[in-house]
Amino acid sequence: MSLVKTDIVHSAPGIPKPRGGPLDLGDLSNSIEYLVSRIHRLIFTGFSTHLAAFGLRPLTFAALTVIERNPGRKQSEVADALGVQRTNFVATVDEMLQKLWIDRAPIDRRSYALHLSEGGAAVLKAAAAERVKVENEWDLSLSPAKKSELTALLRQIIEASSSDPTIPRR
Amino acid sequence: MSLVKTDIVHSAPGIPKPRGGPLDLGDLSNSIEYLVSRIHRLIFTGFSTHLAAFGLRPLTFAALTVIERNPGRKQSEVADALGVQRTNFVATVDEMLQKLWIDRAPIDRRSYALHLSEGGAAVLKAAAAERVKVENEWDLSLSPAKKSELTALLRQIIEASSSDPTIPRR
DNA sequence: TATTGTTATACTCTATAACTATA
DNA sequence: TATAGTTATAGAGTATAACAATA
Repeated sequence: MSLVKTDIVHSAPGIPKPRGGPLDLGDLSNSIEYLVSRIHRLIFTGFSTHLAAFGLRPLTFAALTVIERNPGRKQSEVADALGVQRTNFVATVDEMLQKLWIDRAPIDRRSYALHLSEGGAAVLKAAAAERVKVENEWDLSLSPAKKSELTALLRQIIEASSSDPTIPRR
Repeated sequence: MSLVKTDIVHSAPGIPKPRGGPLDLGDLSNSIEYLVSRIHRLIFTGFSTHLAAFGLRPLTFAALTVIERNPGRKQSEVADALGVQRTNFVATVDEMLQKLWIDRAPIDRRSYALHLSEGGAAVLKAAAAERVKVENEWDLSLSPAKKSELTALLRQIIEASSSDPTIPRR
């Protein structure tokens, strides 16, 4: 296998560094924006592949999780909790309905209450088990302690963004 | 302004929780995949907006940073360092050439060495200053110490992914 | 035979605007 | 007037396949 991966190097900000070896990401190594976006791609190619075995996408997996945990909520509430717009959540709801993973019960004549079906609970359970397996692969590089450190920091950012009106929400 | 944001809650995994208040993200609160993807969207809407004032996109900003730091490298090396595919880097290179932010010098008759132009250095400098300003908004919720904690953890994941052949690279 | 840059193409995700109907 | 769901559409970003020129 000749992947010929050009190594990268993380270093502190400073002066240019022309060389012949691995490339240097420079200030990007300290940029939350860059690191998050890069890891996002990294994770999602792998994570999506695992979920695809269950007919799931990252968003359907997340949606089923939230619906199970918060039965009877409105479509727009679930979308909002997930941080996606109502308008972009419609197709996902349609998909989950079509696959019989959720039910919709009318609240009034313009809104629905979402519930997980037995089938939905089943895929979710199977996929969640798989998710743990996938995350365990990452645990090879991140100890449980560091993982909870990381998730705590990430949650803090999300929580701050929900209350700070100067930070764009989506 | 009536944004009518439905609050969310982060809690430990466990039993369902039907209520009438804020929604619960359940196990998603401990999922690196979910948290990273959500923050990715959050950051990028804001970050992209700030960069757009300079005619930059996140990828062009990152590319200029790497080219400045590693002058004379091949297009494919820069793409690889950034974790994007050669094929998807072409348009970005074209854009940077057209805006006179970089120069291309032939290495042999099939590859080019990339260098930052004066104009490229100028936008990069201006945008980097703006970047610091944007990150300072985040520092409202994340102390400098926590920020470097976070970037260190994120770097660790990226580094592990570059050496672990079982983890998809892009 | 492998590398470098390229084109074409399709698919996903997201953002915006506008519409219907209901409250 | 505001809310809930929907449709249509456009723009990024990314993935795959295939190709030409060169090493």
